[in-house]
Amino acid sequence: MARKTGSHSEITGPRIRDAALKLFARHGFAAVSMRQIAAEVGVQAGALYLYTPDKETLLLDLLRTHMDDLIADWVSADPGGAPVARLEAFVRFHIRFNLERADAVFLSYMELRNLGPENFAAIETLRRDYETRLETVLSEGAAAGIFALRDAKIAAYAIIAMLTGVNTWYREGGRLSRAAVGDLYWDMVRRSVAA
Amino acid sequence: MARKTGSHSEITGPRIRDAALKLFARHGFAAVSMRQIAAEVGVQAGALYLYTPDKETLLLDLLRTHMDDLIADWVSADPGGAPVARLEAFVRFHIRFNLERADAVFLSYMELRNLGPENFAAIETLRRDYETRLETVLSEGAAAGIFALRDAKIAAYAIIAMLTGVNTWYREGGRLSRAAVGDLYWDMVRRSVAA
DNA sequence: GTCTATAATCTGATAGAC
DNA sequence: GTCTATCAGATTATAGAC
Repeated sequence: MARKTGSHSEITGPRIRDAALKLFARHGFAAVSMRQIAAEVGVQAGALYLYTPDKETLLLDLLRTHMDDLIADWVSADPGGAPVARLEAFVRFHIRFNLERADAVFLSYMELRNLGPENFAAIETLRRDYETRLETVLSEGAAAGIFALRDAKIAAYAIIAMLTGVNTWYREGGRLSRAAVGDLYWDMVRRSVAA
Repeated sequence: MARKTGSHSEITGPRIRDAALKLFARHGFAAVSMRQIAAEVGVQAGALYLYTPDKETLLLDLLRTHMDDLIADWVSADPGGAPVARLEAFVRFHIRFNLERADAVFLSYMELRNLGPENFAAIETLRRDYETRLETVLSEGAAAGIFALRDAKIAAYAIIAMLTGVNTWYREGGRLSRAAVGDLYWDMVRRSVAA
């Protein structure tokens, strides 16, 4: 049966989220109007409210989806087994995942402040979950005498910050391939925690 | 001679910059109105334009002052001499300076996008200057066989990102003192580049 | 499902009184 | 140096036609 003209609910929703992600990352949440998002999608501003109750919820959906994907993808990528192998997998996974979703990563660090307290807390819980997964790998390696750490929690923070920093300078087609970047960072991380 | 009532040019200017820094960091540049800044200072919105030609220039002044101070303070703190001592001094300096100016650090990473192209380029030049100073210490240590590095530029990016990350989790009065944080990070940095 | 029109409010910036 | 008043336009969100 022919679809009613102008009815595109299954594709307009994702297109709104894509446009909002791109514009929020580029200009900042507060600087982007609902009209700009609508124009990017090709609908009128009023139509957006069929897909989100308000602007903040649109941001929350983007952030929650990103954090859920991050954790789910790491759970899939985690090889388990020896702590050294798991740590190397984490380093390469984190760099790759964050480069592939640079806009969402930027939003997750910069626009949390535009969430209400309870939404903020929900995203923070997901971030803590991810950090704790790395911390656990480090702690297990330290307990096995493979890593020498003075503080597994701080080491996890330090490693994640270092890896996420790749997003601030890496440019596709530049001097280094993604694989070369992974090699360089794994070398530094490995030595920083090696026993 | 008695000052004319309501005339406070030497103190209102700094108070405007203080208020703008705090509000921009808390809510984002675009989300803060000139009226909010004025209210925080205790003047009317129109009075702000005696101190800044427009909102973007107010942001630019905050960012440029921050970067100028960062570089000048590191030049003062740099002990010179042995690369290991200089690197340790850099680690402790960067953590201390950034914790003392958390709002300005956050602004410098998040609100560059609200600057016009030429102002953006001016701030980026200052940031590159700071990064290059660390890179030079690393390169000299590598040339002397004291550090083992595969890429001094990437190592500088990695170290700066790791150290700046302290701002995202450190809370005054928490489990660790600032000195203890400096010790932990210096231990990790030292091992990540040691020959 | 999308559109147009609208409500109520806020925006950056300026002019002119004091 | 600060205030009040104001301009011209943008803002989020909703109501109701189609």
